[in-house]
Amino acid sequence: MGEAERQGTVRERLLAAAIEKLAASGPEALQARPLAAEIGASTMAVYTHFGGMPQLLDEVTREGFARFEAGLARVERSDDTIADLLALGIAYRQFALDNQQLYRLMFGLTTPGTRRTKERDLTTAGSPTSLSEGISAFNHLVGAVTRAAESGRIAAADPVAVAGQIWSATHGYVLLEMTGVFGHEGHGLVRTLQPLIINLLVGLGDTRANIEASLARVFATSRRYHHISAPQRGRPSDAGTTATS
Amino acid sequence: MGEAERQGTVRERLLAAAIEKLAASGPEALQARPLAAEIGASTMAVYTHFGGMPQLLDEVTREGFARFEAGLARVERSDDTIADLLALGIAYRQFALDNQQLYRLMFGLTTPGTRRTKERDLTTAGSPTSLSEGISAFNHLVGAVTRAAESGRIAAADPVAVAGQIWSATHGYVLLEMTGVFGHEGHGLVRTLQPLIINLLVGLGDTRANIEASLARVFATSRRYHHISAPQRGRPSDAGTTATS
DNA sequence: CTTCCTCCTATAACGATGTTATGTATCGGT
DNA sequence: ACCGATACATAACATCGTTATAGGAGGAAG
Repeated sequence: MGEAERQGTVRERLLAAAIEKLAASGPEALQARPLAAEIGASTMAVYTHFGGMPQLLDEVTREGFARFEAGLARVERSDDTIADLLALGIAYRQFALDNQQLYRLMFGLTTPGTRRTKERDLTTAGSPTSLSEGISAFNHLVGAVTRAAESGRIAAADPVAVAGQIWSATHGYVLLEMTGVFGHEGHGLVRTLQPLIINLLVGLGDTRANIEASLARVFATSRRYHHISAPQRGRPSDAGTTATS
Repeated sequence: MGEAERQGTVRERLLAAAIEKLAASGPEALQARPLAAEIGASTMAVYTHFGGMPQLLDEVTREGFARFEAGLARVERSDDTIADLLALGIAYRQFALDNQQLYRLMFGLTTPGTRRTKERDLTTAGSPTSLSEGISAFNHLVGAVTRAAESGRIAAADPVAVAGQIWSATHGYVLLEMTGVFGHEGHGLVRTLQPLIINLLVGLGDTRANIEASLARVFATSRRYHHISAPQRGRPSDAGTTATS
């Protein structure tokens, strides 16, 4: 393959090659020798610049959270706080699906080759809350929740806790969608994630009509997501066509 | 260490040793040579009985889903359908936290040593929906949702979709809790998972008062979870104090 | 009982991994 | 122009999954 990354320091080229190879061939492909060969260096480059494969992977994780944070920061805020929250969720899912392997690695879910590493602790590894980039990304969500609460749309006495709830829901959905649980089409989005967030927001105090209006506003303003079908007005949960009780 | 599992076929002892070692030392410890040595056999046993490490890991995954299904089947159903749903969620979390490494492996998230395997496809690997045991486990949730809908407590025109929503929320929370996002105490449960499910159920049509009554009923009837603090009445989401594990 | 066949097993080797040791070169500062 | 530090390539080591090969246990048929 073309040994790309002709510019930048050896360290930067190694990191770029690792991220590229991760997305292309999965975590198993993150190996010292092929990576070094790809940039035209020898294996030692991994050790002089990172200290070993585990540290290189930590840097990949850090870079992943930085890109994640950048992706979330790109969603502009409006005067509709719930629409902003929904847009944030869409951006979240978009990043995760566009960078599946990276997303998994970021949350410590994939354990690449390097097993020499001594007991990579599950809790304190390269976890989101232990990385400043991860905290920064989460704070986008906390901020959106805080603004939504201040606007009176939802009740969030503890914005961090509410943000954790939304994060849990989105994170879980995204991972299940990645494993193909909801089918490989876009069904899962309108059938599961969308009603999930809507129902959660209803439970937080907003009305269903207002939420759906905000959701429509998101699709209207940002044509970046026009490939996602618009929501349908109606009752509680979702796609079903039957009448209510 | 003590080469346990003196009874059973070589295949069964290998599988048992693998599950034990996984829980004790993480996925990196699932290696052919140490595993075979643990039961007093040679490395070849892995290949004559499984065909290779990937197939052995697939069997571990299958066994994990079988135990998961058994754990969910153990929750008895009452005439309070929402209480049954909540009990199911508690059992779900309990299994995940009691078998963290196994849980991660089950959902195809961990990629142990074996990288020789040719491109373990993310979507079609040992995923829940591709295993009959996994489908059976998920059906417990679908059934509980269906009964809750039939009882009129929630509106679920599409029980499978609603089950997918609840699954997403619980799955995401559990994984984030496992990585230590919500702190290493039990705070996350009452501060995040409990209000998350409550808010979701409110969005699905039930009233907050009824849900909290059902939750109290769960703690009352099943003393197996008495180490989890009871819910506090009140508004949407909030924090509270909890006990240990 | 003998013979043969089939499975299971142990030993040893092969390729490839992360890592380390060692010697060499290249660069920057004084 | 010298010197120290840093980066580099080569080669070796231990270990991994896997495979080839030969030996042995247990039953079925003669």
